[in-house]
Amino acid sequence: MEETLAEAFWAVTRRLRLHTRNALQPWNVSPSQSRALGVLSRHGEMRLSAVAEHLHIAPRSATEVIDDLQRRNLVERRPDPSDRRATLVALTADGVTTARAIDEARAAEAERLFAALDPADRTELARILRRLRDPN
Amino acid sequence: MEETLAEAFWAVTRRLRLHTRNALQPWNVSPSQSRALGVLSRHGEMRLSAVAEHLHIAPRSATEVIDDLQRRNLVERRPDPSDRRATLVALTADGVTTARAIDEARAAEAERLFAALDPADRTELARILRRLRDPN
DNA sequence: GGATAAAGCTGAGGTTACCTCAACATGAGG
DNA sequence: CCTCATGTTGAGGTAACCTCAGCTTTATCC
Repeated sequence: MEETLAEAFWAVTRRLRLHTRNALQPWNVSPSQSRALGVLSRHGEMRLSAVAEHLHIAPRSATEVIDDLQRRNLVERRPDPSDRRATLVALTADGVTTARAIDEARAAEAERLFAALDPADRTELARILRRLRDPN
Repeated sequence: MEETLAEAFWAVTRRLRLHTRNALQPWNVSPSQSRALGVLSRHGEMRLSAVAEHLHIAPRSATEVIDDLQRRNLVERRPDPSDRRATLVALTADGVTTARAIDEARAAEAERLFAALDPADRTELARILRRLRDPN
């Protein structure tokens, strides 16, 4: 019974991943890059180590993702004025519009998946997921 | 609203992945190896290419996973008597018991996650996931 | 007011789980 | 039988992570 629940979960996750990949294709931005863009878009300028925390990855790995985005002029680094060891990362103008566009595309793709549910089911699903996501 | 649904989904998926990783630890079997064991356990002996299909990976990649499992004496290869190009893959005795034990551990870990739901919610979730997993 | 420890980032180099492409053996159809 | 397709694998590549050591800068503690 639970095995079935977990399996069903993985199956849907897989579909969601494919939809997301689809949504990202036009910008050829990798999933991990898009996650970083999302974090910076939602929370604004922050330290590199903070990006790492948000993405649940090691600081060294965040350096790489940010390198890639910087190479594409989607983010920029500047020294943290309050601590000369740290560097702050923020979206560029290009980064802001790209992040927004990607967000919309992703939402549209997700909508295509969740369109199978009527409003009541969506509410139910949201409630159940909320219960599962926190260890209460 | 859908964005929130997708995000909640990813959050729960992440928890489920951590639980699964936890469950696999005692056997130090990688997730992809455990998936292969699961396929062979559920469907029995099959061609390498069939394993690849079940796992949604390229045949070449299945070769690698099976190599690893063979090195650990969990599976064995034998030539397909009906087609000498093909090789059949099956669990060894060790593989059978390991696959069973892993399956149980994973179910137990999943149970720990889904324990947050009462029976009615589980049924609801199962129904909704079923609706989402097929493109009907 | 140094000496010492800790924090923040990155270069170097590794790992995992995938991939493609080409080679090779075998099977199938005209 | 000759050509074409199929099944597996060697060689080599990539993405997204990782650890560890080194450098600079900040904080702490006699």
